[in-house]
Amino acid sequence: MLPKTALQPEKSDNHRGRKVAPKDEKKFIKEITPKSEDYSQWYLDVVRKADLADYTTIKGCMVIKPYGFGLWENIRDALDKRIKETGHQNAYFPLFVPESLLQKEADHIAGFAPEVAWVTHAGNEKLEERLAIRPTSEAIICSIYSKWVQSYRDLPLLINQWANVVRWEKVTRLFLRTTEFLWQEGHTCHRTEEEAQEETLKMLRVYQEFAETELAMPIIPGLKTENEKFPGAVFTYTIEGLMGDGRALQAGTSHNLGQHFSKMFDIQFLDEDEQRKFVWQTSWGVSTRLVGGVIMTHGDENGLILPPRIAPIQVVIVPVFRGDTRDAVLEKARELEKALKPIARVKLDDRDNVTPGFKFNDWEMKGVPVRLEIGPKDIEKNQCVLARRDTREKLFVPLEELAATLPELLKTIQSDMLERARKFRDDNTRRVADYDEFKRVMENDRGFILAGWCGDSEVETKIKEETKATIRCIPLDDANNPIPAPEGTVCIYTGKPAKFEVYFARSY
RNA sequence: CGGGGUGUAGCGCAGGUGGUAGCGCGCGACGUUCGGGACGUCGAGGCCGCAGGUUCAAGUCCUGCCACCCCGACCA
Repeated sequence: MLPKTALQPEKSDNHRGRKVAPKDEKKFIKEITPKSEDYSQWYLDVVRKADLADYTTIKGCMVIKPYGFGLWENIRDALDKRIKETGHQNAYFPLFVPESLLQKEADHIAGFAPEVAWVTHAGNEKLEERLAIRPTSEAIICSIYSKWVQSYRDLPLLINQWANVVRWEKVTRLFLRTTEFLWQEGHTCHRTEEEAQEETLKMLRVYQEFAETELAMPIIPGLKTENEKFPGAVFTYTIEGLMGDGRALQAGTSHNLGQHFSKMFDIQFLDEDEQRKFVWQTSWGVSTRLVGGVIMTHGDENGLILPPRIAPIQVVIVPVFRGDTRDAVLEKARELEKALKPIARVKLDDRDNVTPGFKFNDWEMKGVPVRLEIGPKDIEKNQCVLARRDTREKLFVPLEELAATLPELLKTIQSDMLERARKFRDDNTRRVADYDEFKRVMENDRGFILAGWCGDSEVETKIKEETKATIRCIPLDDANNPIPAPEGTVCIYTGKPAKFEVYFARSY
């Protein structure tokens, strides 16, 4: 709670020139559209006000600005560490995919054809064969793997790449769906079907742990239905998050590719039993879409709220001074910055041309987890003010305790954010009595609906047509098996015995 | 691919019946300020999306393009 002391900002506005019209005051607040009024606009406002990205002259292509890229770098590094810890190595494959390669796997090309960008010319010369700009790299990577894999001793082949890909989407949204986006894609080859399945699930769980630990984004891991799976996969697993407007976000996918690609691209090895066999493969990826997920999982009316573990700036120091106290306060602030540097990503905002109040708002919009205020009165008392972004609480901390308090506070914020998001997710996960209620919920509250499903793809399509809700996933048990529907559960649509209880939601 | 919207200063916008461009914010200088979006003075900043046309004269009227944004059907 906010302690009542003399240090609290005065409520009077006598220092604010009386020429400020009420209209202008409102405008400041209006810079971020309230979530309740227009969630989509809120999201765009936050991206802009938090300085994460900007539009360009190319449709659907954004600039990721330094602050947004810093966020992505932290996300990337946290995941990259996990990818390496699980035995994978990074490599880099070409941006271009010859048409003949892309076409080898029929489902694959069918799935991506409408959104592939093609290179047809080099200078003024028409190319013999047009080149796709990778929408994903299965084709190009598999064509190379066929050279690399000779023996069972070459397996498993565990490779990841960080790259950009292009998908010419009709509708784009900053971070969530852009024409070009950044991602990582893991591509592995295995000796046995079991091993590939194990890898698929291992990476699914890596994604889940990563999203929950680093992004404070609670996840429902599960299996995709036939309708929703990756073009060319045998199974697709997903991590699904729930956004602030009750829509689900597919935050990452892990595919068991079986032998679909190895057969088409001729990735064979000589096994110990001297038989030539096709490898079993997986692929898995997450993208800059995660940035959008973080915004929509945690943001509030004042803007972005970043989980400390991935925040580019964890602590911003805002010095508060007048002309006569300026030097003393700034000196103390610099001292604090130096002292805190080893324990947190800290930034001193020593801008001279804006007021502390402006800085407070500015950094709140940008979602910095902790603001440290230091002014003459604090220095007198040898203390500072710590303000939490997530709860907007203020704490008074003696300076000698700061080095101990701060890391704890960051941890607390991180775990509170996860818990808050989990509660929101749980509060917005419903069971419904019948299909009418299903429709009502999807129309109004949205969120996840956990409901019985008979397993028929046609039924899934019908539900989608009627409610815009899709099956986000079939949940898994601890052994990663799809959980069969409890005895007596019926399909929400047909009333037939349900095969599974599945998560429905409208999605991004 | 449909539906809608918008292109005028960095951003947000205004510019009835045509007459050579303005407001707010922001930006720069100086001064006063500074514990929740400070104020004053001065100042910089425009091929009015592009191309045609009508006209003595087009930001404004006409035609045709182009681009981007938003909302829907398809996808990470």
